[in-house]
Amino acid sequence: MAVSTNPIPSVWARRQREPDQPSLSRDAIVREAIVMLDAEGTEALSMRKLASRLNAGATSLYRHVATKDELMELAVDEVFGEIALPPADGPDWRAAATDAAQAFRATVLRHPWLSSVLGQAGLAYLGPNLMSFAEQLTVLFTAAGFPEPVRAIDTLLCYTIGMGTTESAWLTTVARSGQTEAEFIARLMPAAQEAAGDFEHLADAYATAAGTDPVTTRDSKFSYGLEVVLDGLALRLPR
Amino acid sequence: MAVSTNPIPSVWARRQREPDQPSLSRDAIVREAIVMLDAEGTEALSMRKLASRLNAGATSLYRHVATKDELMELAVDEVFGEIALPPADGPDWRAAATDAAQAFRATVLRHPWLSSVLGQAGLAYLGPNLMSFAEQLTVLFTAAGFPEPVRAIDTLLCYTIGMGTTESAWLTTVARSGQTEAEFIARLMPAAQEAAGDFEHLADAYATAAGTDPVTTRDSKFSYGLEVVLDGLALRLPR
DNA sequence: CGCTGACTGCGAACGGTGTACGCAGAAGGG
DNA sequence: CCCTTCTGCGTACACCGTTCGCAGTCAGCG
Repeated sequence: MAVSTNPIPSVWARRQREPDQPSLSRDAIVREAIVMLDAEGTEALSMRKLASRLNAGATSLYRHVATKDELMELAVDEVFGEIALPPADGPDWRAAATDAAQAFRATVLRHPWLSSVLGQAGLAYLGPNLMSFAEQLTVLFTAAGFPEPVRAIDTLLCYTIGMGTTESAWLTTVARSGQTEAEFIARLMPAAQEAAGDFEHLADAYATAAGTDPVTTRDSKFSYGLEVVLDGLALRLPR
Repeated sequence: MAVSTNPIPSVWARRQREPDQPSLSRDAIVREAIVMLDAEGTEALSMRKLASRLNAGATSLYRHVATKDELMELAVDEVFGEIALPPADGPDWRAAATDAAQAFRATVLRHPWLSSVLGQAGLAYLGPNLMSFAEQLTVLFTAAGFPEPVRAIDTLLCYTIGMGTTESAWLTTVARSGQTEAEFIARLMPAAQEAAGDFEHLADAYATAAGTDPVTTRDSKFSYGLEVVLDGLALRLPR
């Protein structure tokens, strides 16, 4: 019964490419992969599912992409291209740095799989968008007068990556539960309170955090830490 | 030939437990999993390989652990128990915070898989060691006089997690190459320089970073950022 | 026009994965 | 002694990433 999918390989069943179906291409593959990652996360992306979304056979993808890891690398760089950085020549380095960090965070939250991929493969990616991102930041911090711009950038980025990782891991967990963030928190609270157990300070912290709106809480948490880092960096400027 | 492993199920082939082989237990499973993760990383850990290391059948593990994800959760909490935190009642909050961050970083670097797992599952872990870790930090920052100890802790932890993630992703990549860190950098430089391409500032940055010892460079990079964060936090203390 | 060589798509297959299921022997308590 | 509960595990299923070799398509060239 191996012929069941294409019963009689006759002349009439010839493949006739739809002209608007622009055939497979590396770009199309990467774009569709990102859509799938955004919608269902890292684990849901398989070469077979991706291919069938593109009306292609699973192994056809390998004509355009060497390996799944390489595909991920391409997806990461593509997404880095989305980060809208402020112009680097403005007078106010601090506002620009704030914008850059917020733009980075926004992108990470828009693609929650990003941080987990970064956590596995990190910096050995040398994609053009990532390089351009790094360059623009270097220009910004150099122009601001930092004696060690690379260190300053690393500090800012590590804070942002850490917060982004933590946040998107949380949001992924929430999403998997199928509930809203507030519902999920409400459900988790009893367990958390119990786990906090004898830890008084921790239990207090949970209790005070219980009532607030989760989204604005996360936003303001990020902004608080960002100000802390920028304050610390400002002390390193000469004069 | 399905009987070849145990030809005749007779009385004489009875399983006779070695008394020093203390049978399967959740703790033993988690410990061995951590050993495997440390040695070969997340991808190399499979239930079958883990079981065979414990002289057990693959599916026997499921009597003690509901799922592979749960096993990871347990491994994460176990490793959090290793973090040696300073006493929280010392007079110098800043020294204590530095010690805590360094201890955290040391643990992350000792178990490079940790940050990538945290990046996938984050905080919904409520294990006892993780709770105790959080409690101790809360005590420390409360005693130091911070009006919002939780925010201060989050800032510090996010910086440390971000740096730890970045570092261990890098080290994992290096390890996979089978080379020393210095060798790997030497090999990567041409590609990096080429990828830097027209980006002048970036190329400069690479060039100046080329000659230094990678380990001390990473250590001092972490310390620099840590001081930045602590400076920023210190400004939030009353008085 | 016809040939040729490169390129693209793909079905089948391989060796792995996590885990559900149900059987078999061990252990402990009445 | 029997009966229940617990523990280990062989088998099986659905899925995964990837290799291989075949079959069409098409551009370039004589």
